[in-house]
Amino acid sequence: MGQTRMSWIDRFPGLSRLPPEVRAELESGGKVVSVPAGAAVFAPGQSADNLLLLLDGVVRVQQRSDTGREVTLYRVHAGESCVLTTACMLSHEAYSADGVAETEVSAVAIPRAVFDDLTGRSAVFRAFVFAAYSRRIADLFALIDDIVFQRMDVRLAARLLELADADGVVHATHAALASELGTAREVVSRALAEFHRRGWVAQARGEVRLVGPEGLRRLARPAGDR
Amino acid sequence: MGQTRMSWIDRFPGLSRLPPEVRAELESGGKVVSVPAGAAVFAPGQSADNLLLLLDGVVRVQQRSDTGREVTLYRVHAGESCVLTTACMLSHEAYSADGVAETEVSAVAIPRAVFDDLTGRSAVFRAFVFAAYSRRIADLFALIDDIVFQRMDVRLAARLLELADADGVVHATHAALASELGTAREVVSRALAEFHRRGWVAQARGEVRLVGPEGLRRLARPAGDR
DNA sequence: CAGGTTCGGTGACTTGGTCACCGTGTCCGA
DNA sequence: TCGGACACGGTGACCAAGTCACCGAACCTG
Repeated sequence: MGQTRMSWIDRFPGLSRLPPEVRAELESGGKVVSVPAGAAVFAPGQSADNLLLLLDGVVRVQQRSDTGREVTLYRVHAGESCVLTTACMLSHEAYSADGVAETEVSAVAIPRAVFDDLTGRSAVFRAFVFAAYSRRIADLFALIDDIVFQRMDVRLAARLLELADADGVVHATHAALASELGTAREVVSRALAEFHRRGWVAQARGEVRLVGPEGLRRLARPAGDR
Repeated sequence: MGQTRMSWIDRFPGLSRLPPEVRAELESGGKVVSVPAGAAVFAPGQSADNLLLLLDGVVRVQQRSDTGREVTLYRVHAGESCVLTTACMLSHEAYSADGVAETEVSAVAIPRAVFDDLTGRSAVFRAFVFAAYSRRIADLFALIDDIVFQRMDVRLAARLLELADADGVVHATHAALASELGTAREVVSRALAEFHRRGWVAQARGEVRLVGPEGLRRLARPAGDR
């Protein structure tokens, strides 16, 4: 403290304009925690007591059904927050989705009391929180739209493009891709077989290499998009 | 004003404990508006400038696709608020869903500035807002769960039970029911035909009469439910 | 390198969504 | 009060997606 070194706060653009005293409270009230890859960050039924601000890593938030199928609702990346959990946290409601660390994760945990106090004291913090909400909610709406109205092959193509690394390789099994999209493995296998037939992807155990991403892109944005 | 008559604020349980000065600000800052049945309360692309608190009537919030299909996301009833719009409102983002007044609606419109001020000043108001959020978000999660994992006949049965009036009659066309569930009219027609065959419903133009609601209820809650 | 496990492929079948089309009831204006 | 437009619902054919059962090959792991 008191030093000139960079605080974690500066990793969040929305928080950079916080007045000094609010900044100080946030810094002293928040605790940096770390979660190993694969661990559960939160689970259904368990009420969260902290707002998490991600410093590093990725958390996948998913919905699980009793039949074993899953859908990925959204991902929280570094510089973002798990806001949706906070609503439930503040109203003491249980959360129905669960969060999994996809990578090693480090985050700042802000206790309920500190969060509530800050939302009261700082307009900048409020703006930060509501902006985060609005982004997530827009995501959820887009997700519902996707699930209800889009064809699976279109959704798969889009997801492949998102998940590909710099070399154009997606490291995921067909089963994992299916759970991303909330569908069955067989459906993914069949769609990938079709993509392969068209020369868009090459397949290996546990990975999909995007060979012709243009084709995927064309499929992923059907009409005239932005 | 100044009278002892009941204020609209008392219709919202979460707001009854507001301190007097906050109450006054809310009362003077909010404006009672009224919307005829069938009118659009908000539409995609248009950014809302007010938080709406419903005094009377029902607003249906739905997602529309370019292919003409629709899904009902949730309904806002008297005593509830359109909170999800406020997030977008505060972060100046456009809304992608649209709201339709299903009945004649009267509501209190709270301008952005007043809303922001109140969330800063009153912990009770904050709790009210976040509780409303949390309920809506839980609804959205449940909706996604439903859409992805439930069979259409189960979803239709549940919806019929929800929409039935005191006499066990649902006043809606097959097309309207389809747009409720985000499916096609033909699918609803087929499911209703099957329900009819089983003696659960009787049909007339524009309405469905629930004759054997026990059957529908059994279908609607597959496993052991509360 | 033996044996279990994970991964992906396949065929048959059910459910859901799309398309095209048609009959009938309802309402509104001539 | 008649006629026509339109809203509503029914149907069959077809395609897309989800389910089920099963299999072989790749991959650990000891």
